[in-house]
Amino acid sequence: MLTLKLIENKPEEVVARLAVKGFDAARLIDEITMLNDKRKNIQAELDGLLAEQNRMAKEAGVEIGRLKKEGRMDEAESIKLQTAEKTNDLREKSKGLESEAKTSEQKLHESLVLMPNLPHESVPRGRTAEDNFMVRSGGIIPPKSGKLPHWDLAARYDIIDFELGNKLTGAGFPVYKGKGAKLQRALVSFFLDHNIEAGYLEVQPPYMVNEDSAFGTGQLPDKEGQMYHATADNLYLIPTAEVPVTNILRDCILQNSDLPVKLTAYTPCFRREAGSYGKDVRGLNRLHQFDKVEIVQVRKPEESYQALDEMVAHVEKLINKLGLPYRIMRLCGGDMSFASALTYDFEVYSAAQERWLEVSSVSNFESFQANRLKLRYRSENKKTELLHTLNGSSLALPRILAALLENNQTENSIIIPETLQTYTGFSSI
RNA sequence: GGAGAAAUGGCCGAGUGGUCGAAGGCGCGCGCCUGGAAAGUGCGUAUACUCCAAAAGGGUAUCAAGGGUUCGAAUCCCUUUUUCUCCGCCA
Repeated sequence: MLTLKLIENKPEEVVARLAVKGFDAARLIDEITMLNDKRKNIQAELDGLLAEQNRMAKEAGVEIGRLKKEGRMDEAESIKLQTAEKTNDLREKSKGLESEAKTSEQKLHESLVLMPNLPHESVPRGRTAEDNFMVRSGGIIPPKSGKLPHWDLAARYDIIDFELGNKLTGAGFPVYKGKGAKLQRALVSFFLDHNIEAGYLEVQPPYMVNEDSAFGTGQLPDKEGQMYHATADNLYLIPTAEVPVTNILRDCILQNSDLPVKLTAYTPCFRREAGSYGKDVRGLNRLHQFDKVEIVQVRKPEESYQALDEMVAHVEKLINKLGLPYRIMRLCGGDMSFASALTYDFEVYSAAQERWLEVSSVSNFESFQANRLKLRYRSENKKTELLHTLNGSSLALPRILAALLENNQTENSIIIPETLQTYTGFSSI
């Protein structure tokens, strides 16, 4: 959520920057300005009325107290009646205004949450993934010849059972078996350990969150259909660890000494992915439940882009250690998420499918999430200021697993990267 | 799930109808004292919205959340949430 201050003080800049995302903000800004003026007027009038009531009650109170002390009960009663009569009108009026103020505030909020985050100035213009800018690439793309796709390998070595998942739950809920299961566990530990080493604090958050949390990170109201919803208790299965982990900081005012906040968490992620079918979602490419290790940072505004670079370098190191061919893309305006100011996507090359698979997305949200979360810190001049939030996957498992299986296959086995072997306890499948 | 008790500022804790944004303490900040530190001592120390060009200052709201009673609510009533104790169930 953008701050009202920004929208009202620099409307031209907001319009210009959002054009990069292909979003026409002009009308929405007018609406927001109008709604906010209305809200202010109502609030000012209401405050005046309430002030008047408070004043009268205070005056009457002093008088009533004095009379009672002197035992002049009748006179006290009559002042009560008089005041009641005088304030009756005011009370009626302020009740009405109060509900008006509430609706106008709600409307303002509804419009405000429609406004996407401003893209950073380095974000390239563009509409689709075609327009993303490749920052750099690394690793060696193996030859395609004789490579089987991971779903065939999974069946051949009996390490991932998609059919069994269908029986238990449905499509998109595979069962990992034997070395497949161990490999999953190894990857989670490998990622977590490296994150901890880089200064992140490991947390184990709940896998279900309440409405407030889903609102806090912006899953609600717009992405309601993406989440599994347990209606009996009104809880949502998390689509990413970002939701519970970032909400840890909701409604917090941090001190200088609390910063920077660096958290990492492993969680399963649950996504309904309604409406996506076909070959792009085959095998591990798109699942309803998958494992991911997430990193989250909370930084002072002036440090956040440096932190973003650190995070990108960190994720790159992990992929390098696994020996996977990769490329880093700076997303164009049209391909970026609603809340992001700057996003780098990591893609690894999948040899048998001959395509790039997105395995991580590292973003700086600047104060966009913090504003909604009310996440602030006390700056040098003692004022509270919004912090910047960043997050990234380090990493999402299924596509890493797919790439590992496909790229490292030999005729009769799959080679486990050396760095992982201490975690798996075996060197090949 | 049943019965009972409770929820107050960063923390502890007082406050059962009035001048209470809230005593006192701890913590924290700034000073004084000291050669320096501790102790002592003085002052300050919530958030959001809003008025004012800004500062100073003012207004409104907030004592778990939402409603109600009252001239007036942290205090009384109702609903919800959470916590604790006992019982039941249970990995």
